[in-house]
Amino acid sequence: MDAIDLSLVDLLRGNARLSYAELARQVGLSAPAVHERVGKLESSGVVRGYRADVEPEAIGLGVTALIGIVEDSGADSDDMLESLRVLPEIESCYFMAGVESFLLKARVGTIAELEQLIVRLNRTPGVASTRTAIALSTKWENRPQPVGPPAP
Amino acid sequence: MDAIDLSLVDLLRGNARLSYAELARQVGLSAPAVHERVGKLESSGVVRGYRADVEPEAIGLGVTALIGIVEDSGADSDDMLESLRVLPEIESCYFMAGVESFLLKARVGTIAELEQLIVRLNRTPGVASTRTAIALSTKWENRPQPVGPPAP
DNA sequence: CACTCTCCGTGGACGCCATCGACCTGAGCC
DNA sequence: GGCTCAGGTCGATGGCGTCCACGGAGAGTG
Repeated sequence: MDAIDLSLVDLLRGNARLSYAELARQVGLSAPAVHERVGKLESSGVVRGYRADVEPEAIGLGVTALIGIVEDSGADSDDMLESLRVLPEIESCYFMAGVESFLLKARVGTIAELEQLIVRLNRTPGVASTRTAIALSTKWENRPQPVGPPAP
Repeated sequence: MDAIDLSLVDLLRGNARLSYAELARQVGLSAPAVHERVGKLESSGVVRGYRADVEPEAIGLGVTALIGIVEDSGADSDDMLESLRVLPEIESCYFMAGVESFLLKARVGTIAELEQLIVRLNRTPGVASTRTAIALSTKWENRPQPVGPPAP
């Protein structure tokens, strides 16, 4: 993981469809060298994949909500995680410090679907309570921040 | 935006580096047809870009936090948004229903940097108070969910 | 110091891919 | 019917991805 790898990662975070030839020009190496480096970044797990960034409304997912989950005392977090993972509406899942063990970001088409999701969550074994906050609008999301060398 | 466009979007959300030839095979069209459709999806804003999905720890961003912001009464939300947009650590920004007008997802390298960020936020004009929750671990994030209209 | 091992990059080759232009076809409309 | 337009296929061509053999720098060792 040297400076060249960092710029490759940075370039690909900005535009994942750049050709190897273009990446090579940007970092001053040959295309095969870049190909090999990117391959290693992928197989070492630094680069987990490449995703199109899609306007959610355009694919019928206009409602975004953040849901905090309080666990039952004595519940098994791993079991609960498996129950959560099955729900496709949950786009992100963080294990948090604080009263609410999990914080979910969910995306659904309608408020009715959100209601159904919340009901399902409250029925999930191990869930003591939920707290839902609705995002009225997304100002921006998953903005890539420029990489820097590790802070001193 | 027909069924073929939806599958293209779906395929690209799963792997943004698929070639047009491969996309064409998957949806049963020719490569130029797919090329034109994807171009239209991009210029109409349905597809906003393509991003490499990178392990944050690998680029020195090991600390994730969610920060709620309560606005001063009478503050101008637009002005505040501009102040927030300048801070590169803020990866996502949602305008919320509830007491906390904004919910930020921030990513920094160390707790010390998080502290600095919070201080800066509290000094920002229009910010009455902040509430920070730290993510101990990310179970998953930005998982693409299959597109809306039930397919065959 | 020379020897060699390894890592990492370069250059060349070859087939596939992106992309452009020309042409085709069906739907909607005078 | 005949026009027009959107959106597709086909064919050509230059560039790209990817495989392979080769070479040079640096570390460790006699």
